[in-house]
Amino acid sequence: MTARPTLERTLELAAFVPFRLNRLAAGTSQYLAIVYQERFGLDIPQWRVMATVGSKQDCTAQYIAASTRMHKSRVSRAIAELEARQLIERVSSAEDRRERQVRLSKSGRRMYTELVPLALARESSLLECLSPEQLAGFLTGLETLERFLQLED
Amino acid sequence: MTARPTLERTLELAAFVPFRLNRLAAGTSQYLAIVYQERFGLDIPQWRVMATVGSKQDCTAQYIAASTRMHKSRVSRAIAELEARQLIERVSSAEDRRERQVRLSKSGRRMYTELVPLALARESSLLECLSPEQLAGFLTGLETLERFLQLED
DNA sequence: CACAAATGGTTGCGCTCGCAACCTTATCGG
DNA sequence: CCGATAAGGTTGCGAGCGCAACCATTTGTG
Repeated sequence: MTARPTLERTLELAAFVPFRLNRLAAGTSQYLAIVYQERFGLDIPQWRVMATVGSKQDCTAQYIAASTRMHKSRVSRAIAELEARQLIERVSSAEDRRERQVRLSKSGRRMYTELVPLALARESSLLECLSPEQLAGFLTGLETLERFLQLED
Repeated sequence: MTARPTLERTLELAAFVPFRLNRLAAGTSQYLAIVYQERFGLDIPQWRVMATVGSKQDCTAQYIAASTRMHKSRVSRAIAELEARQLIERVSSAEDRRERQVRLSKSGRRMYTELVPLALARESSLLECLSPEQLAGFLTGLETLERFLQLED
C-alpha cells in the first residue's frame, strides 16, 4: 500500500475505510429510500421483511431475522406493522404452535411485484456509475470482506 | 451484467448491493469497535470527533459535523461528553463569539496518539483479507461510488 | 443605525432500536 | 410422565438520534 507507512501519527477520517463504508452505506440507503419510502411508505425494516417474505413464502420471523441480520424485536415490530396494513398474513404453524408462518397477502404481493423491479432498477442505476471492470473488482472485494467478517447467511 | 436479466420478478436480499453495503458497514463497525469502545470507552460519535479534532486542531463543531457527516446535534452532544471527560477543551473564538474552537486536551492527545495506531492497525488487519489487486479494485469502486453519491467533503 | 435574516451551537421531544425479561409451547433427561 | 431447559415471539424500558425550536451573535439591507 503506497499511501500509508507503518507508523502513522494522524488519522484522516476521510481516508479511513471503515468510516467510508459507513458513509457509503448511509448514502446508498438514502439513494434507495425514494423507492420504498416515498412511494410505498415502508421503512427499512419493513422493506427488508417484504423482500424476504416475497422471495421465500411461509417463512418464520426467526428466518427473517437471520437472513436480514436484524434483531428479532425489530423484525417482530416490522411484521406487526405490515400485518396491520394487511400486506402480510400470519398463520400459526401446525407442527410447532410457537411459530407463525409469514406470507404476503394479496395486496402485499401486488406491492411486491411493483416494488421489486423499481428497487432493482434503482440498484442498477447506482451501479452504472461503475465501469464493468470496476463493478467486477468492487464486487469481488465486497465478497471477500463479507466472507472475512462472516456476514453471509 | 450477467446475473440479472432486465425484468426480474424476485429480489434476493443477500444479492442486493445496497443491503450488502449496509451489512458490511455494520460488520466493519463492529470489527472496529473493540479498539475505541472496549479499550477507550468511546462510542462512534465520540470516536469520530476525537479523530477529526486530532488531525485538525482548533476546528469548530460545524466543521466536525460537515466532515463526519453527522448531524450537528449529535456532534454537540459528543463534544459535551468528551469535554466532561476532559479529553477536549473549548475556547470561545475572539472574532466570532458564537463559535468555539475545539482542541484536544493533554490527556486527549495522549489517548489520540495511543488510539490512532491501533485503529489503523485494525483497518489494515481487515483489509489484509484482500489481495493487493482486490484491494485496489475495491477502493477504485468505492471512490467512484462516493463521487457518484457526492459523499466527499 | 435599526431591524431583518442568517449562522454557530444547544436542547426538548418523539421515535426507533437493542437489551433483557417475559409468555407460550416444545424438547430433553431422568 | 414430569420437571428443567430451550426456543419462537412479544413487549417494557432506557439509550441514542434526528428534527425543529430556540438562544446568542453576526451579517446584510434600507
